[in-house]
This record gives sequence, structure tokens and C-alpha cells, in this order.
Amino acid sequence: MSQIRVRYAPSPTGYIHIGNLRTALYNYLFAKHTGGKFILRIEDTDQARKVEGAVDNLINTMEWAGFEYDEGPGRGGDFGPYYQSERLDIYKKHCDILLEKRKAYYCFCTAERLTALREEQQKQKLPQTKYDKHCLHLSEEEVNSNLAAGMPHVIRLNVEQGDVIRFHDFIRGEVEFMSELVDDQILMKSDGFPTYHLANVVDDHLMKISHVIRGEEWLPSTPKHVLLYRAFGWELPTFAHLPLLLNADRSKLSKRQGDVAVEDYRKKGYLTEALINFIALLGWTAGDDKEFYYLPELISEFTLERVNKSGAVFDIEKLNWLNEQHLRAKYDSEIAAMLREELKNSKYAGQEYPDDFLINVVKVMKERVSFVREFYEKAFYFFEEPTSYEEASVKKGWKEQSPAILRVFEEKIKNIETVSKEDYETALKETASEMGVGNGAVIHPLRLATSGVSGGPGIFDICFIIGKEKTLQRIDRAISVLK
RNA sequence: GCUCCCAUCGACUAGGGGUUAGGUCAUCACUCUUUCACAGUGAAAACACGGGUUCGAAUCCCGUUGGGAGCGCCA
Repeated sequence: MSQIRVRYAPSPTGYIHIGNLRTALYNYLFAKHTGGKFILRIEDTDQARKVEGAVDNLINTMEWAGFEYDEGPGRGGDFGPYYQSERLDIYKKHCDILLEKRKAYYCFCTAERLTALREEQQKQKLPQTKYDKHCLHLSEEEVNSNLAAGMPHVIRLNVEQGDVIRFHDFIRGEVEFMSELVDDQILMKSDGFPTYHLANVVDDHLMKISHVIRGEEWLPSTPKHVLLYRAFGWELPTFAHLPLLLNADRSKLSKRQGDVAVEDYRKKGYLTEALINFIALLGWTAGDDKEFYYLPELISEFTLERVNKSGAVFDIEKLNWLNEQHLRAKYDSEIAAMLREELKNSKYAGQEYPDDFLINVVKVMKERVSFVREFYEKAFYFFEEPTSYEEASVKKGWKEQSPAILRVFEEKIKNIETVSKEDYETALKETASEMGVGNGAVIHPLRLATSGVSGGPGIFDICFIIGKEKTLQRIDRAISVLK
């Protein structure tokens, strides 16, 4: 049994689509689970779509995700180079082999002719548009003189008719296409760069890729690849076409209907673990009821056999839930450190926050947030004075006698040097009983005064965390504003 | 239009000849909590349709319908 080798072969066109991240993840998981190699190859054969910095971004994302690759840019390997743009001579050489075997031919047709041809075929309502093999019939002399004259040309695959192309897909089983339907695919573009089809097949073979695991959108072009393997006389790798990630309307996941770039999710504050966990479950399950996974667990559980066939809708609600779960699973100190970082980019930047203060905020808020930034968004009152008071809550909880009640409460804590959480509780209960009211008559106004809102952590926690001085200040302010 | 792929609750899925068709998210209710959450309990919620095979079909086969993807000198 030969070594399992898989690759993630993105095209550096800018951002990374979340669907591509899942493809990378499945490749990575499959490699690690089977003890195989995971290779990163950059498919930069389209000069027109080149984007500055895209490769760095790609590598950075791999690192962020924790997908350590065994071979690839910056890491080397025995099958390099791993940039297709640096393998041009290899493609040319292989194209020559095909030319010699008469499996491929030169084509001098202009883009205009091809466009016209396509339009004409569409007008005639032909079942499919494809190249008419015009240049296949050029004589050797014509070809040579055209080449000598420096005429722009491409090289096409010569697809023979009347053939049935069958292959086995690991996920979908036997798939077959009639060769009539396969176009004479361009292998080499007029700029001397190969197309995806050629470069991909040549590299997968040369890099000894055993399993081609990629998105389902590639299934229809797989017959072209099979034909190429045949033309070269190479053994087919195992194909595995992954189900697509879908929008809510079940179309292929795309911009317009939400965020699709991995970066978008990073920026929004999703944890790496949560995003990985989530996309792993989009199209795969271990078969049990487990929903919460870390990457190492995914590695040990993942098998290609358990990947589904049908597309999966990207449901942000479940992602949010997983983010919440992963956030809570962290140590308070770790969350506090993350919070400290996020505060630096918030409107609270520049302020000093002691560790134990942040840890206390984390402790009382962690069951109430899904994202780190919500610690200061939802519980802003730990970071600034409330400047307004929630109207509905004022109406409901702020009574005529509230100021008087709060005055009594203030008196009780004023004399305590260091007020503990329990002291606040005792003071509150004493206030209630002295005033002959229920605890709620103290709690609600106090909550409103200190936080400005009606929900949040326990009121004693709030008072304790903001401290005696601020508690008193805020009560005074509330009384003067609300009367 | 043509080719290929797909089809279990709203979403992700388990189950693959005999199940009260299970779990998770979301939704709703109750409990806990004088707040908001968390948690717990419960509810509602699905085998696209039609034929066949079989004692028996969500499960196997065929068809229909529906959905999707692909049909570039893009990948």
C-alpha cells in the first residue's frame, strides 16, 4: 500500500472562502488520521487574477487554523516547487508529450472566433457548446508555418468521441460521462501558462497525490482529468468530491448572502476552534451524538467514509452556539487575556484594567456572552458610568420611594472600609426589612442605578466589581437624574 | 437547454429491510433565579411523490418531482 498523500491546492485570489477552508480541513484530517502527508500547493497559473499578498494570507490562515502542512511554500519538500508558476517548464514538457502522442493539438483560433462559435451554438440550441475541432484538421505544414510566424496559439486536448468515461468517486460511487459531452479542453494558454486541468493533473501525479479531495463543483470536470491521466498513461488517484456548503436558499455559499471569507469570521470574533468544529460538522459526523470537538479529536475520529453526499446549509446560529461553548470551555485567565487584547481595539482603549478586575468580569459574564467583545458591549457598565437608564425598566422598577430606599442602603455601606460581596447582600437585606419592603424594591433600583439596564450578573457582583466608591457615585447620580 | 450530483424535523444530522424514526442548533413552555443568562425538564417539528421487490420499505430498485453544480485562454 503506497503512502497516502493529499493536497490542498488553492488559487491565491485574495480572501479564503469558508468552503475552501473546509476542503483544507477534510484533507488535513484525512492525512493526519491515516498517517499520510498533507501538502499545500499554490495554483497561481492565472496571471490576470493574481493578488498581491494573497499567498501570505493563505499561509497565515493555515497557521491560524492549525493545519500544519508537511510540504509546501516555506516548508519545502521533495516534490517542489510548490508554486505552479515556478513549474512552467514541467507543464511545457508534458504538453509536448501529449502533442507527440497526438492526444493534444495546437489551436490558433482567436478569442473572437470562439465567442462567435459559442454564440452560434447557443442560437442553434445545441445540447452543449464546445470547440469544433477546427484546428485539429490543420496540416503539419500549416501548423509549422503558423508557429514560425509567431501566431498566438493554445494547446487543446483531443477528446475522442464515442467513449464512456467512468471513474469511481469515494463519496459518490461510480460516475460516468459520455466523451461526446467533453470539450477539447485548453491545456496550455496563449500566455504559456497551463490551465487548471493540465497543471492539476500533472502536479497531482508528480507529487504522488493518492487522494484528490475537493469540492463537488469539480465533479463535472473530472472526466477531463481522467482523460488526461489516460493520455499520459498514469494511474488515477482516488477522487472524493465533497458536498457543497450552501446559502440559506440552498445555492452554493456565496457573498451577497452573508460572509464567506474566513477573515470575516475572524474579524467578527469567532474562535478558531469554534469555526473548525462547525465546518467539520457540515458534511461529516462520527455517527454518535458528540457535537463539541477540538482539532485533535477530529483527527482521530475523521474518516472519508462518513462524509455525506448532500450539500449543507451554513447555519450561523449553530456556529454562534459553538462559539459560546468553546469560549466557556476556556480558563477565565485565558478569556481575560483575550478580553484585554480586544479592549485595546475598543473605545475603552487606553484605560488600565487590573487582572483580577478582568477575571471578575469574565467570571460573572461568561455564561451570558457568545463573543469576547460582548464582555464590554453587554456589560459596558463595568467599563464606564451608565449615562442613561433603560426606560421600560425605570417605569417598572423605579418607584417614588426608591431614592429614600437607596439612601438607606448607601448609609449602610458607607461605613464599611472594604466592602465584600456579602456586605452588599447584608446591607441590602437590612435596608429592605428596615424600610418594610421586599428585597426587590431595593434590588431593582440599585441595579438600574449601577448599570443603567435591567439584566446582567447578580447585583452584588456588579457592586463588588465596580467597587464601593463607584457604587455610591452611581446611586447619587441616579437619584439626581431620576428623582 | 444539456450533463452530472443530491433528497429524513426550519437548519446540521443518526438510522440503511421489522425503531414510539434518535441527537444538536433554532423556536415555544415550565422549573431554578426577585434581573438577564446558564442549567434542567418538556413540547412542537421530518423520511418529497408514485410504482415495484418483500410477509414487511424511511431503508433496496425504477420513475416522477424538486433542488444544486458544471458547461471560459478562471480556478
